[in-house]
Amino acid sequence: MSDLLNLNRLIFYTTVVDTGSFTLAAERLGVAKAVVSHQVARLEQELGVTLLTRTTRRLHATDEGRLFYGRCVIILREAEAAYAEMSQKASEPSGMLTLTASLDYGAAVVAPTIAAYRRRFPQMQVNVIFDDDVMDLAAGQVDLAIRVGWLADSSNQARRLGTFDQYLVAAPSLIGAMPSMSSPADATNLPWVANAALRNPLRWVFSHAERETVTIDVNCPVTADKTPAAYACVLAGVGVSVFPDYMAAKDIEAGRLVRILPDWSLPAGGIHAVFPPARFRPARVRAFVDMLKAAERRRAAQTMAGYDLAADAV
Amino acid sequence: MSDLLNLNRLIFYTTVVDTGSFTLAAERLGVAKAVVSHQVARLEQELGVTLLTRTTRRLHATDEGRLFYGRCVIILREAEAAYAEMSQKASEPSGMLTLTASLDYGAAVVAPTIAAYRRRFPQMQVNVIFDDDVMDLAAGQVDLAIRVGWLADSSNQARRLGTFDQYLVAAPSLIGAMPSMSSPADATNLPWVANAALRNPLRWVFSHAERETVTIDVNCPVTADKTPAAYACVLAGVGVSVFPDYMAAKDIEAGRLVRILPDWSLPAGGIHAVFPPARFRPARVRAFVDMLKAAERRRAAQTMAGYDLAADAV
DNA sequence: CAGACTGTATGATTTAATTTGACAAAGCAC
DNA sequence: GTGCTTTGTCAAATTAAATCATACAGTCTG
Repeated sequence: MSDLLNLNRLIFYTTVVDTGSFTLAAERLGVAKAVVSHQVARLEQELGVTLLTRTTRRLHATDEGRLFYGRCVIILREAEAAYAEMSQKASEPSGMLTLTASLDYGAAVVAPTIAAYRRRFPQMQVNVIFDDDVMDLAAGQVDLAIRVGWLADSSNQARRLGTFDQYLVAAPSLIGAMPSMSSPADATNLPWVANAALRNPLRWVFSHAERETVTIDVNCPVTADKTPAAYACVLAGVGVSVFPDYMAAKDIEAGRLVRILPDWSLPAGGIHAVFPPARFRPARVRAFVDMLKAAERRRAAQTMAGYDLAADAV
Repeated sequence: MSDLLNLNRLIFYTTVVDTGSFTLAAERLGVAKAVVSHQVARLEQELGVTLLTRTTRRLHATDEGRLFYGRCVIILREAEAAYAEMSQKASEPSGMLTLTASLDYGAAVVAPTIAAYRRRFPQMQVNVIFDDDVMDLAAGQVDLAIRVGWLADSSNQARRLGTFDQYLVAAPSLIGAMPSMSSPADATNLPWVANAALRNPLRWVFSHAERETVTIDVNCPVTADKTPAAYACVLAGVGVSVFPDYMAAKDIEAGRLVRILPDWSLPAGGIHAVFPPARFRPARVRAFVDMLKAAERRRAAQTMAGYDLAADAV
């Protein structure tokens, strides 16, 4: 492409024609008038055409100048429209939001947030992929991934939305048939349901008051390949297992599940929004993440309240 | 100005999208790839929008990027067309050529040149004003003025097309009734026809072989207010007077006029093309002036030949 | 004809663009 | 996995450009 194409000069030229004066043009553009004079002169030089005949007192556009002015106006209008459109897209959500989230967290928190997002921005389309697979964010097919647990790939930008605790739970029917528990070691021989979606479903590290730590390796008569499947097994009284609070909270509150060893805690995980590498985040993403973070904060508060003060639960 | 609108960056961005690579874009644009990277980054910053998601290996335009690209292509196409149109106008005549010339020289030389010009450039319109008045070139209403004689206003640009000599002539019928002339002093009492269009029609400075100079003041029984009128009087045998060679040459050759004191010369004048103050001359003007200069050269050669070698005249 | 104003020219100065060379990440061959 | 190449980016240095601050010549107004 030819280097003889400095489009910025068009702005100077059209302003001169618009105002009918180099001095006024300089004022409107906020520069010294010598700049305007110089820029227009350079433009004429680049074009090889005289656009304006100037006396010190009066300006006349030549035939060519008038013709060129007409084209400049069109070009600049287009350019301004393009810029304005981009700026608008930068400031308010538009188009389609594509995100991915794990199945369990997605069902519990993301789905309700999508509903709220759609109420807030009715023009937005949302494409959500509930899948535990890690997608390639860099391919640009996804605006946002919600990842739960422990981040591996640090090349992408991420924002922490919150944390979650893990609970060892069982159905009440099973609890009755179990000996009472006082230490994690007692849990080793319970009928565990292994969640194959986890990296290490057979080893659990319990800690107590942030001082004492006990690691147990469990035996599992039952294995489920996905978290919801394992969850369903536990609900049905098949055995015990560990689940994030966002999954178990409601059922614990409702009495359908009971926490085992409530004084002992399992490792907490992070809830993150992970973004593809990009300099600026689209407004549609920013808005969604903000809403998700708010939902997460609300959920955390509610879980606490519902657990510590179960009697006060509304 | 520092309005957030640097149109040059659009070129970088579209080239990246076109080639699908920063490196290829840099090659095509003939700059270092760091430049392309930087310019696109600045553009994104100015827009507040991510246009491209880049892995080191693969590029993807975002939704916004694709949209913006579409608009850029339109803008740049328009701009290139505008530049191309101007360049074309700079190189080949178009539109209307407006010029002014004095009546006598216009009739003798300019009119034939206009005919040739129109044959050469049939698409051109020509608006010629035969008038001895000096027009305001700076007003931009005239592309070109042909001025004969001695330039006063030096603020305009001018180009010398040629020179003309002045001849003291009379009709043959009058010559017979006149005493023979050997010195300008002898001409003082001839029946002069004053040409009121001249600045000083009563005083003439004759010179001989570029050494001797004789100034005479003449008395004029007849005065004509315009050059063609005076010429008609002389042709009719009313008296003697001084005319430019381009007027008299044909009639001298044809024997309708005779030079008096052919060994003495009168001040020569210049034939000039005068232009309005402009940086670049339109192609239509350049073409016309070139043709006029050629015509003038031809005329000068012919006059010389016709005069020095009258017998050889074709 | 003075006086204010216009567009331009000039040299100093600041800003932006560009180059250069190096680097981390990503894909590919093995 | 380990080398090897390529790609986009970064940072400091260099170069080009834009800009400013003046001064000046021409010209219209009153």
